[in-house]
Amino acid sequence: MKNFTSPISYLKRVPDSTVRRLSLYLGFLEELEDSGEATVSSDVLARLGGTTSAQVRKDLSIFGSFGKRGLGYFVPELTTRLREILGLGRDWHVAIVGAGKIGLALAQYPGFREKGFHVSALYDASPAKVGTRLDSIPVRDVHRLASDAAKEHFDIGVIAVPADDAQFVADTMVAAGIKAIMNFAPAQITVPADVVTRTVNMGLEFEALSFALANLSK
Amino acid sequence: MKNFTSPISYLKRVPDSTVRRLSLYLGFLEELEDSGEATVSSDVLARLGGTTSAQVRKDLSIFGSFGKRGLGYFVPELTTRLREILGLGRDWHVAIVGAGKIGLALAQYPGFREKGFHVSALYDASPAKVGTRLDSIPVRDVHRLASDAAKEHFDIGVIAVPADDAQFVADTMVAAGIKAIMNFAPAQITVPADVVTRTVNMGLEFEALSFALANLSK
DNA sequence: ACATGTGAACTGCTTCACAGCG
DNA sequence: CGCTGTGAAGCAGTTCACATGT
Repeated sequence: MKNFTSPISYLKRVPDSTVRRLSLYLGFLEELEDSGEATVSSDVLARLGGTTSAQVRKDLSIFGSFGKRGLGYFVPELTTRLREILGLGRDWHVAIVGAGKIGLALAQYPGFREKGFHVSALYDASPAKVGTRLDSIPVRDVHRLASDAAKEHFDIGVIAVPADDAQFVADTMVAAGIKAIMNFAPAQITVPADVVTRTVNMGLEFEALSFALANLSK
Repeated sequence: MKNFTSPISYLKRVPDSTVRRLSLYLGFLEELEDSGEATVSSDVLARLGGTTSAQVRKDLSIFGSFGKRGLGYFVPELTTRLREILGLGRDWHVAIVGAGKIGLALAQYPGFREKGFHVSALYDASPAKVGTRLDSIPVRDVHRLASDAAKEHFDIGVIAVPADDAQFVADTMVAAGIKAIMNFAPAQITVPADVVTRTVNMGLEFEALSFALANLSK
């Protein structure tokens, strides 16, 4: 029906769960492309992603009609579409604050850069770390973040500091004009409405497992 | 109404979102306890957790009536209750497979042990790593996991290996009788219905941010 | 005949609003 | 009077089922 090609305005609200599934589908499509599959049905994608074919079709239908009835979806075409939709066509410039274990692990993870997330800079408050380099990435004083952001643009800020410092770092990022924040600190952060945040709190995930175990008996 | 004290059987299904919020509430309650607050209202917990007071009360009401009308909840009592509900009264024995960055970071993270998650053993397939120790934790050959599990019980298995090895590790864990699996590999894993899994896929989280940025214009 | 795209039905979580009790 | 506990209403996401196009 509607075929969007570029910078996009969708009619329907996009559920968070749909965005996550689209990322999954994209992963499967990339594998299918590598193994030379020409087309794929919603049913196959559903099996791979642990969902239903109706769900796959609904997810895609938010953004347009990409399939051929009786056939399925062309793998290369759908791959391209999903990359566009997810904003993975380009490089995103990422500033990581916190040169501890998580921050460094992320900065070094090759898959991260391959997906288009380019770590431009690492920031830390510790004088021992400031001035060093990790691979080619300089570790700078966190107080320079705002002034640096005026010169080089950062799309995404990553908070990888202890819980008590998380809100301060978030405020600094907001002041620096960053509109998307990934928070790895086990703390709630508050930001203005025009800034997107996601918090990954591993403690919470483990406590959910603990809950499940404690109630297995049911 | 219903006041459960111990190994528990709830009447209502517990939404995943509720479990996550209970973990959050518990965190706030621990802070409130430290600062000597005697009682807390659903409204205060809601503000701290970024939700509504009705949501807080509904979350708690699944498990019983812990509050006093006109007053709120007694902080120490509710703290205890939530720990019970989440299964945090005891130590959980954790086996981590994959002595790479994520596996090691988790094994060394002090907050993890403080919450009752005790890393009993690290496993890896690489001969270079097997036989070494991290702090007091031995790194063992992954092929020993099943036989080790027969001797020392593991409650939770953590998958911290590359995507291609994730399903093999999951199968090994299932064979070893592990009923709860935390998966950090960017891969879907399939397990029997009596095994609980949670997947933390950071790539997906970043792609969700990418999606949000690409559609900020709206 | 086959697989998509989608309105309609359904399910389940959240919000509302108020009765009930301290 | 204040704040909890909870049915009832509202809403969002999922599933159903089928008309539609190839």
